[in-house]
Amino acid sequence: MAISEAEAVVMDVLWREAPLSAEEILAEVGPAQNWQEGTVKSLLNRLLRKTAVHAERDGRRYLYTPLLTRENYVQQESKGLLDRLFGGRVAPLVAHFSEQRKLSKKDIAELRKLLQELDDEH
Amino acid sequence: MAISEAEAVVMDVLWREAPLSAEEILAEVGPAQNWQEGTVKSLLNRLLRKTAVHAERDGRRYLYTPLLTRENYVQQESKGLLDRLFGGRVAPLVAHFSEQRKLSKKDIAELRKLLQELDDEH
DNA sequence: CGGCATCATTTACGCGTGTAAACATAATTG
DNA sequence: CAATTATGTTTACACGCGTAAATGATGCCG
Repeated sequence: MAISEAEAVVMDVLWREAPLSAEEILAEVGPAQNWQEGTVKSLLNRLLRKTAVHAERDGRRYLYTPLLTRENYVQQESKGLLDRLFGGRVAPLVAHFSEQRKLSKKDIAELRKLLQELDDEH
Repeated sequence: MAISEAEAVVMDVLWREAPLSAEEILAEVGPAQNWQEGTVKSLLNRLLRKTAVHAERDGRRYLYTPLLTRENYVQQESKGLLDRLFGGRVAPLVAHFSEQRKLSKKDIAELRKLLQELDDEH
């Protein structure tokens, strides 16, 4: 089953640093999210059930480690969107943003560089 | 409120052709989706409540027209994903797909052309 | 050892979703 | 006009999600 948005917030913390205890995760995420301890625990348990994280006892508490990688998650999410909206391909998405004038200078520069590099690797 | 995935399937039909009656929408979407009439009716009613479509009486039935445009919807969805996963910018998404070797020849060719055109418009 | 503190696990609850049955209403036809 | 048909509207229900309270278990301290 797919992991939800709130769950992804927890994963984000773990992707930055792991293993972490529930308390440490709360400390990272509580201020921005205004979550209580129980909320984080619930999310962690759902992530456990989905085998997106692994828990390992550390004395009285658990330390959580991601099993699902960020690359994997990003890939799933992005592919889902591309499939639903752009026939599964990247270029049409970029074209869409281009038409909406939503490409920044920086985007354009980076895209140029990227294509250049693709060239270079012969 | 955002429109859901099942609702988007109905919208998709209406974006291709409108106005359409519930029955016509069902005919378009039923085979692929295995939906009953009631399902489509419910989705249409939720879309009405969300003011994503407009209904206009046509004798005994209604004809439905999209109010939300496809461009708008695509924009919202795409921006959502970019914001959540790529710091709101397009280039990092393309970079991600590039790293995962998920850019097709066609994608690359189209991206080239796109950048070329951006150049040309001075 | 028994009670408090510390974690984790379970249960809860309102809300949206996917899916559809039940019900209402209005037109059609015998 | 009454029964049937065609539509639309309301209600339902299980499930995941966001959020958290209630409960359970475990180790520490006096």
